[in-house]
Amino acid sequence: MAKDAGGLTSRAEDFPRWYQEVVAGAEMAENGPVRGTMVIRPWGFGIWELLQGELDRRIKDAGAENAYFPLFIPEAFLGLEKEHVEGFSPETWVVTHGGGKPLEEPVVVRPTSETVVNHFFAKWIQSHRDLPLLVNQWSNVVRWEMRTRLFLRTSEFLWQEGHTAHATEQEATDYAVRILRDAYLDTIESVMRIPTFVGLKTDRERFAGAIRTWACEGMMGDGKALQLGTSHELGQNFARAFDIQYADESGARSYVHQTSWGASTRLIGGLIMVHGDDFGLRLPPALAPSQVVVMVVRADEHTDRASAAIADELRSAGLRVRIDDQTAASFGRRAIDWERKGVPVRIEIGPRDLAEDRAVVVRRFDRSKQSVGLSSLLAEVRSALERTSAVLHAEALAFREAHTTSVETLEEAVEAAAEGFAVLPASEVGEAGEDTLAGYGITVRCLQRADGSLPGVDEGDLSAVVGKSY
RNA sequence: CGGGGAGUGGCGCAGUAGGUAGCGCGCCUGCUUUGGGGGCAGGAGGCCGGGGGUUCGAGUCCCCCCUCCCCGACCA
Repeated sequence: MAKDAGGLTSRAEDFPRWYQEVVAGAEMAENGPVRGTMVIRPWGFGIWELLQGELDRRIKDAGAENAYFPLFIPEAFLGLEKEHVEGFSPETWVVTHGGGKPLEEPVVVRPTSETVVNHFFAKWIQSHRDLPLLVNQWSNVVRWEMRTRLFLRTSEFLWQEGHTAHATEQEATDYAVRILRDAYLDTIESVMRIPTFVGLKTDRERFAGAIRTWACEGMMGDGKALQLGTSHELGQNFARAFDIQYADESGARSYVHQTSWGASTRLIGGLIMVHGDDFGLRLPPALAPSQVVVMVVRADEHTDRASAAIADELRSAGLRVRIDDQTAASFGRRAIDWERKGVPVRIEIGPRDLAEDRAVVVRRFDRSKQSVGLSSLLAEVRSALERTSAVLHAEALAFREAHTTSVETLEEAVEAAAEGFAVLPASEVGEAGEDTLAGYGITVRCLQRADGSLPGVDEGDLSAVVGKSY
């Protein structure tokens, strides 16, 4: 029966349905009352807060400072950069009324903030001494979407968007790549434990208004790709549109070179689809709102006291611990609920264990159980958390490798992309090839060197990673 | 926007010769149980998406409208 695995549809049976059931069953999010909107519940938001903390620290390490720009943007701003407006006009929400009356000038709800940020950059940047200007904001953005899916695509979503201005194109390129690597790639690999392809986007996939887009791409559990973070070089496009000029040492005026980059709550969708299994979510310890749940099997004074003591010990060691003493609910029900939420380690404490000064440690990643002496509990939990982190990455990497095929021709790529990614010489694709692939629902996810590393600007002889995507 | 489907307790659904609205899960109370979705007993909760029509009588038949979901085109 399909419902054997903790009440969820199996991934193999119906992956999209499994995804929705995990999002709902783990109490992460649900649809808002307005089409395409999302309510992020405490468990989902707790994951986001941890992820946000990791990204924020790395962004600050890269020198950017946080700021905040308004939600409402004058409609006229959007039109100032030609490609940008063409790219975003179809997805904007426009406010036409306020205070019960039509607005004299309609206001756009930000789909992204390049325009309003650069309006201010023009004021703030006068001299080469004002550069580089490195600003990040955490915010919501709103876009019209045809079809929405919780976390993966919603009309309103949370993200961070960075905006920078530099004196030279080289500096801008370096910074865009630095963010991609040090903030995004590092967070996705070492915190989220998702194996990641990095590379350059083709012109077709480039951000509206950018000259180059760099991206992190992950493979989901169904073989499809998900873009996990992008970093754009805007060249001088917005600088010209918003007249952002600086005076160099000699007093000559030049337009700045810019970048913008973003990562969103979509990352949570990726987390689910990469690590989840038929029993629900599996969280990497770094992103688990509770890393350990101490389950009281049966309530009495012994188990209550013991579970509190264990929780204290683990907390003192810096772990996020939660006690589940809701013994009015059955044991099985509670075990399944925590499993679905993806808590990495469960400790079960009942009279049987306490009689021997032991506890049962359950690892979520393989659902293995082990009876452990109380004195070595902390060490066992730590080791289980480390194993979790290592295994999640290893399993995801093995899956991606098993579903990535090196091919030589477009025809072979189409065939291989039915199962996952195909990697082929970029020269075999080209713009015409991209059109062909698009006919099969396949896109070029990124261009990279043959060894998988990031290419340089205008570098030839690249490989194209292609596949179906979310 | 094109093609398909659905609106009935919180969730998932059943409900056609039109005749007083049901089931599972969840929820509340009590007892019992608790080592992988417990058991028994009692209980609460519905303008059947909206409006009009046919009829003695409409969840069910007719007309109009609204919303949502799935597949495709757009996208972090």
